Amino acid sequence: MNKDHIDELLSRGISNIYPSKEFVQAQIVKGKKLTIYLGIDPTGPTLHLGHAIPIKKLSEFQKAGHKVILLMGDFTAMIGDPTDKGTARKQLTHTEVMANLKNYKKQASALLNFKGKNKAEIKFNSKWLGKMNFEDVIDLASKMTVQQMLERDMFKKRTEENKPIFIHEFLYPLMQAYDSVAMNVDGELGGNDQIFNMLCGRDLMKTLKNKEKFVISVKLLEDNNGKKMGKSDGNMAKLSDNADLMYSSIMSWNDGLLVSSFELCTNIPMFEIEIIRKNIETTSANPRDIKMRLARSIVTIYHGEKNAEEAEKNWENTFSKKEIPDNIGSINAKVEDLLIDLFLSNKIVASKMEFRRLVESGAITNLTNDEKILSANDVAKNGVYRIGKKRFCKINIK
RNA sequence: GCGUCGGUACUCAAGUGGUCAACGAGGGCAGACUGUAAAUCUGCUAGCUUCGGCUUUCGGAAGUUCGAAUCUUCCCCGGCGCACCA
Repeated sequence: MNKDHIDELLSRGISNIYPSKEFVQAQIVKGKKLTIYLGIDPTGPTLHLGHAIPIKKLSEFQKAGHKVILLMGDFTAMIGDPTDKGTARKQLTHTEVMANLKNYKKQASALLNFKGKNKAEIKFNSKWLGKMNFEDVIDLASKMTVQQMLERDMFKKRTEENKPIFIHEFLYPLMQAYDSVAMNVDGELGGNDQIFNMLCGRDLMKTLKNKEKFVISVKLLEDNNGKKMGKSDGNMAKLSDNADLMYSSIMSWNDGLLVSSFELCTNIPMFEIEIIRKNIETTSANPRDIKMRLARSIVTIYHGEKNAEEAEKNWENTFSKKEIPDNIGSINAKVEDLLIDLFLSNKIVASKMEFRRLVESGAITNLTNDEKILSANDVAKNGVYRIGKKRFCKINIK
């Protein structure tokens, strides 16, 4: 592994390395095979591109020959990470958690290699956390002070706002810290929102095993103003999305995210990204075209070159040229069926009220005969309907 | 345990007997403008409706009242203060 390669591994998309970049670098240079893990709490059924960023970094370590572990936080997810949470998170049952992580491996396999030599290993932290008795917990709890916990921003904030902080929330970082000890890893990888939790693990490793666990935090997607892109922004593409959907989600990202998403989500070399950045800043090049390249390279990672190319074509046809997309869902209907009923039963709208509102705002059009739907009681006709900008459906009358 | 303040829609948050399906902000949806961006402007954002209304919703249950998110009682949950600290 040459020096530039190592440098890219330890700098691209990285926000911080503890104790230092040099510390990790020295071990790699010595040729040591490192064991590194990334933990994910299965709090929802799908992984999205935000999760993919640290997973991608983990895969880079795998490709460089290091041993990587994807840790499923099936135990910790039941407690709930208080990071970024204004209130205590609802606790999940183990059944819910297991259902959530069912597809994680499949979704992550576009990035990580789960087969062959040096395959990525999946572990579950319930295996050790679930076995601890109260004495073990007390022992663990004695390693950290209440003040250290209260230093955390969101606990401070909650204290100021007179909102509850439950004791079990204090235990969360300790549990995550214990993961490191149980797996005896050399290092941990995670988003930069996880730094506190990861550093707890570093401290615990030092205390219990006298081992310098390193911590690598990766940057999160954020725009020029430093605003983080989260699930709440709605267009965070899921890894389970098909190529078309993923492509169009990425196209609706804010321009401000462009440079950082090239760095974090694609394999395009850094020197090229630097050129792209200069292009954006200095020329009048249409950022749309740059964004198309972004979308294309990301979709290629998850769906392959061919599907990405097709998704790009579909996107151009549908949104740039305003043509009717050719791969839209169709609904079979009878002659007298009302549009409102068909849309409701096919879950295109959530309620009849939503349909009425859409009609009132002129959002529903029959593209085949170019007629806007003006009444909520219109009978369905053969043809393709567009609902708003993104929703399409085809109706076949039998 | 005592006192006191609080629990409101997806989130935050106003409302302290009728004008409340509930101000405002964020998010979301839609329209205009565009590059399906962003920003901006506008409308919508519980459900059903023959468009007259009707039904469900302000922690839970019961009650007072012609009428309750708003008042009373009990219960559940939380913040703060005091007490307790074997």
